Amino acid sequence: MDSNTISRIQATITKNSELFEELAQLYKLFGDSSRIKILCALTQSEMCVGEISEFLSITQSAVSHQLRILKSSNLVKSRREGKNIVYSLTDEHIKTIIDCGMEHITE
Amino acid sequence: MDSNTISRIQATITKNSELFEELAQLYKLFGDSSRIKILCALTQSEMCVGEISEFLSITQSAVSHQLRILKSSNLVKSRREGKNIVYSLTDEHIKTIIDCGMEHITE
DNA sequence: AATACATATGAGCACTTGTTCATATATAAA
DNA sequence: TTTATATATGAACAAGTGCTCATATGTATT
Repeated sequence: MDSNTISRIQATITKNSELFEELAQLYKLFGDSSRIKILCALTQSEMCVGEISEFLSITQSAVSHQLRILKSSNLVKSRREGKNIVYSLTDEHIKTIIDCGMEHITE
Repeated sequence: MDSNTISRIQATITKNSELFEELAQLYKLFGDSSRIKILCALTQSEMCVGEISEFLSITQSAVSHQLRILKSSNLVKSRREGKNIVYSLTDEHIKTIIDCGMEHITE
């Protein structure tokens, strides 16, 4: 194995270290079944907290906590609509990422 | 918001629950900066443990532990070559997944 | 066979994470 | 202005994670 090749790869990885931190941080968000179910549901339609908490078997509180995480990471956004707060994806990328992983699973 | 739509989405999510568990499990593997650096390096070239542990600032032991996780999840495979054990990706999908996330980050 | 080298493994530990429970906040309805 | 409904938030806790250290295993070299 070429030692120069390794050095070059090493340099690239080291140089972009924070980029990988950020990337890991992003994937961490998809690495929880509750969150990914939420995200996947939101690819289909916007939805309020109550609706989400209905079909995940976790409490409203847990959903709220997860949504806060997703929101502070800019994966979802929210708006008030009467008594409800409606959540939706910020970005089409999110569906792409889910599909990409799905393809690996179901290959 | 259409209540039937929600029911349909709910049914889909509930029905494919283990699929989402599996998907979350997959993304969890990408959700650690050491592991994603390893994976990214391996998209460039196969590599032995010592080489990997050189450019990550973690011990050989830590690398070995991570590689075991990646191997048992079928993301990497290994073969012996003299004194070394050479690791490589099992699958082109892995690069695709990394690129997909990278695109989101660097948009 | 003895030694050196490369990798794997187990135990232990600090740290993080996801949940629940109790409660606060905010809007709607009466 | 009370009361009901929807969501958010903080504290606490069990479970999981990634690392290090010490050591075991396995191969090459002498």
